Amino acid sequence: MLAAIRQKACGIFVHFVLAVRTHQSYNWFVNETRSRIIDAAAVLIAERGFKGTSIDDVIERASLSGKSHFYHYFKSKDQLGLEVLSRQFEKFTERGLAILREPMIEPVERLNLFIDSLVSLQTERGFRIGSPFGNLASEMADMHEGFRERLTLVFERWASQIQSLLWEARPFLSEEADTVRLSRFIIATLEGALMMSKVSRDAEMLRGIAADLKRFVAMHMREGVTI
Amino acid sequence: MLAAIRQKACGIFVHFVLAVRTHQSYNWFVNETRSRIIDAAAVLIAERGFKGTSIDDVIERASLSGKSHFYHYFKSKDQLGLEVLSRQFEKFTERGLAILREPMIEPVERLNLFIDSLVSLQTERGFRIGSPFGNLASEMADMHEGFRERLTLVFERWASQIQSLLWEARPFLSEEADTVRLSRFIIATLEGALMMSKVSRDAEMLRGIAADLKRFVAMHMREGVTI
DNA sequence: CCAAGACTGGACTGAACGGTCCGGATTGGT
DNA sequence: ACCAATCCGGACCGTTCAGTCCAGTCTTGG
Repeated sequence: MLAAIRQKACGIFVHFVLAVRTHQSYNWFVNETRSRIIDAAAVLIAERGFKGTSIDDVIERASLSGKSHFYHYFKSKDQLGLEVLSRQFEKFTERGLAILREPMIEPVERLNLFIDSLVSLQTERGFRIGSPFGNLASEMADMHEGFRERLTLVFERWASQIQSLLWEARPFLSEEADTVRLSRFIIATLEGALMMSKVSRDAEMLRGIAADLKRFVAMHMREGVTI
Repeated sequence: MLAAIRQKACGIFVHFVLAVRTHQSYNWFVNETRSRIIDAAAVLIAERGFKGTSIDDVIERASLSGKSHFYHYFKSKDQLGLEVLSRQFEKFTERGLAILREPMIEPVERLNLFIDSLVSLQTERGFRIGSPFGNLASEMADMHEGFRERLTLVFERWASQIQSLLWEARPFLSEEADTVRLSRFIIATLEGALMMSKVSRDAEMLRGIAADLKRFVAMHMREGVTI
């Protein structure tokens, strides 16, 4: 049992918890196991798609003992998929979109940095995977209403993050600039670019589209304003 | 047998052929059966994805008798998928991209019409499916080298069609306009927009992105030139 | 210390899938 | 008329998959 716990948790953290927990709930690490499953599944789904990932694959990668171990935490593969999607977007909001909220940088400059960060990430990954959301959307949107709804939320929230950035930048933007439309355009272009870079594996193409996208945003600047 | 042929072919066409073929090859309609399989598979793959389409589904939709009937024409599911992709792109080149080559219309106007035609098509389809190429790309590019290669070709050819249109339009375009980059940008945005409209099923969003894309193209026009 | 609930192990099920095999029908060439 | 090639029908195979079942172990609250 001790060995099992040691396997589940890792490093110094477990020693600390073992020392502290005396009258804690026995299953304080339930959530830790759940997260491990979700993380494992997230990687596999990103690499192979939802249909291409089997429960057994997830079990192996998360070092679970068997089916019942998995089905103790999730009632179905669909539920897992949905939770992976939610978790993926939480992370993306916390980490990926963080730069959009950085208060010390000019809003439009932040947007450019964000675009660049996606380009770098995709380049580092060797142009594989692309966008987890875009992949899941292509694969599942028409098939599974639950995924479609959650993906709608994902794209809406992402768009609203960009909208508030653009709203913040409105002193620099021209009157006619439509922030809602612009935010959607940016996301569509980024998703498309990621998808195409996955196919061509061409760094130049991705950089070119990103550069043009930045120019498109710049086109909405008020006359005379430059960044 | 006659009934079987009548089933395979249709309408007046078969009567014509039956009248004409006397010393023709007995299997002149082999290719007709092949096409029927490819067409059936194309529909199913567009609706459900490649992994989501089983050989049995294809057999049913193409009214084949059984597995061996199918495997007589295709040696594997992968081969079928690849041929579906090629055929799909042929059709797209002939029909979908035809407007890009229309000689009687101004080049940039043609591009706008092309963008609009994709928007209408997707709207008519109830925002399902999206782009067959984008879907296949998301699903298969990382998994299957054959699909990736063929998809690279698809996007390259599509881009080169737009490039030649832009080349034709160069008297109206500014000096700095980079036709290669611009063509890729257009495709990426369109693919992203189609994917997102599949998720949100929002006509307004799709139209907005299309309108912005046209404005982006217009932004490359020479000073003083309007369409 | 015991009962209730949380958790684990592993065998099992039934369906779906891609693909094979082989016997038989149809037909063109000779 | 007969052979070979093409085409068709359907049973069959091995594998994979999501999901179930149950017997067992561990932990905590009472």
